[in-house]
Amino acid sequence: MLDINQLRNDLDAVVARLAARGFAFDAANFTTLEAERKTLQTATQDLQAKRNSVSKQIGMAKSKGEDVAPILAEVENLKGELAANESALSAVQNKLDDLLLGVPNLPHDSVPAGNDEKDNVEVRRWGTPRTFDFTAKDHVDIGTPLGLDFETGAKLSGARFTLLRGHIARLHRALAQFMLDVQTNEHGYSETYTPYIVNPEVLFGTGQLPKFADDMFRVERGGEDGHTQYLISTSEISLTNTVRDSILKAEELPIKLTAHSPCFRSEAGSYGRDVRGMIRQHQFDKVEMVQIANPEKSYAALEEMVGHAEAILQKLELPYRVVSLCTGDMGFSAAKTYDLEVWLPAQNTYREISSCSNCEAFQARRMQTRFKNEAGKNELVHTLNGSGLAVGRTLVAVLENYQNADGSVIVPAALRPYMGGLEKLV
RNA sequence: GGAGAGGUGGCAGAGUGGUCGAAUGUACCUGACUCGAAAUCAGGCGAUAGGGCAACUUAUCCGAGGGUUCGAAUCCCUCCCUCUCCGCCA
Repeated sequence: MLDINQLRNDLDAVVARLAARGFAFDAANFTTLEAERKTLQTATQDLQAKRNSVSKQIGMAKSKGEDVAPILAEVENLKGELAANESALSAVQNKLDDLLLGVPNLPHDSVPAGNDEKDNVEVRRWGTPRTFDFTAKDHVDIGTPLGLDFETGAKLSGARFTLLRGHIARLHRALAQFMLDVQTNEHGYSETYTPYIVNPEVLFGTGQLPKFADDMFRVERGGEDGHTQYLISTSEISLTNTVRDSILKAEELPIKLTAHSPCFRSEAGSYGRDVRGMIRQHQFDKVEMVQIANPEKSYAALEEMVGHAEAILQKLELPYRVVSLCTGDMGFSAAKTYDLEVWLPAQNTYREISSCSNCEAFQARRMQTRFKNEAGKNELVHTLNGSGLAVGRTLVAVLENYQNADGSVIVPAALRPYMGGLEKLV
C-alpha cells in the first residue's frame, strides 16, 4: 500500500510514477473520495466529541442525584445524526481502502523504464554455456527415463503436477537441502519452517489479496464452512508476515529468514504457456530468503540478497545472467526487482530461476510492521524477498546442463555429499 | 470430540455501566545523589488517524466483528485464539 500522505501531497508525481509501470491511477476518484472523507471525518469527530461530553455530564449529574431528563432531551437527535455520519464515513473509508489496496508499489528511480520483459536490462552474466557435441535434449526427454513421471502426476492431480521417482526425487531433495545449508551456514539466514496454509489477512499483508485471489489455491476445513484459508504461493508470505503488527527494535534489524517450502499456484491465465515439462507447475518447491531491513540499508540488502541467490548457481556451476526488471514487468509489491535467469540449453535461452525484490515499505504498511528509529519514532521497515532458489527449475537446469549423450546426467560436485556420493544418474 | 478457565499497555496484573486509554508493579528514558556504577529519590513513557505553522487538540483502539445504552474494557450475540482435564491421534 502506498503512503496516503504522499498521494495527498504529491498526487501528480505518484500518478506519473504509476503510469511508468503501466498502472492508470484514478486520480479524480481519489480526490473526490478524499474530500468526502475529510468533510465526513471532521463532522463525525465533532459529533462524537459532543456525545462524549454530554455523556460525561449525565454521569456527573446522576452521581449528584440530579434529574437528567433535560440533558437527555437535548441529545435526542444526536444519536441518529452520529450514526448516519459514522456509516457514511466508514463507507467512504472502505472505498478509499479498496482503491489504495489495488494500487501497486512505486518503482525505484534506478528501475529501467519499459513495458514488458523485452525492456528488462541485463546487468551481468556468469559462466559460459556449454557446447554440446550432440543434440541437447530438454529435461522431459532426459528426465523421463530417470524418474520424472508426468503421467502419474497428471493421473493423481491433473496437468501441471509431476511425480518424481528414485534418483530424480533424491536430486530434488538434495537441491533443497543444499540451498538451505548455504543460506543458513554461509549467508546468515535463520532456518524457518512455516505453515503452508494461511489466513486471508496474511495475504493482504504481502499483497496477494485482494487483487490476485485467482492465482491462489483456497482451502476449506472439513466439517466447517465459511473459513476460507489459502495455500501459500511462496513462503515469502509466511516469512514476511512473521513480523506483522509489531514494533521492532532497531538493533533487531535486519531479520534474515529462510525456508524451504512447497508453493501452490493456480496459474490462472497461463493456459498456453510452458505446458511441457516442469517449468510451470501448480506445486513446486522453493527455498526463499526474506529480510526485514532498516530503510536506509534496504538497497544494499537487495544487492547482497541477489548475491546469495547467485552463490547457489555458482556452486552448481550453472551459467546465468542477472536482469533488472523494467517498470512494466515488476510484480505488484516490488519497488525494484532483479531476476536470475539460468541457461537452459534445450531452449537455447536463459529462464527465470530466482526473483529478488525490495518492497520498501509497501508490505510493511499493509502489515503494520514498524521499528523504533534513532529519533525514537515508529517507522515502517522495508521488506525484501528472493528465491534462493526455485528447486524445480534448478532441477530442470541441472538435468539439461549436465546431460550426456548416452542419456545419463552428471551430479554437480556440490550436490554429491547430499546424494550419498553418487556421481551420475543413469 | 466432551468439560472448564481465560484473552487488558513491552511484560506482569487490577478494573464488572459514568469523570477509564485504563490503577499498580516491572522494563525503558531523563534528571538528582556518586569518581563511576548499583541502590534510592523525582519526572517521563502506548498505537493509529484527523485538524493546526506550531504549542496543542479531537477521534478511535482493552482478542475480532456485531448489538443494547445518553454513555461499554465492563452487559448481550457470533467468531477467533490460549490454557487445564478427559477422549482420540502422527
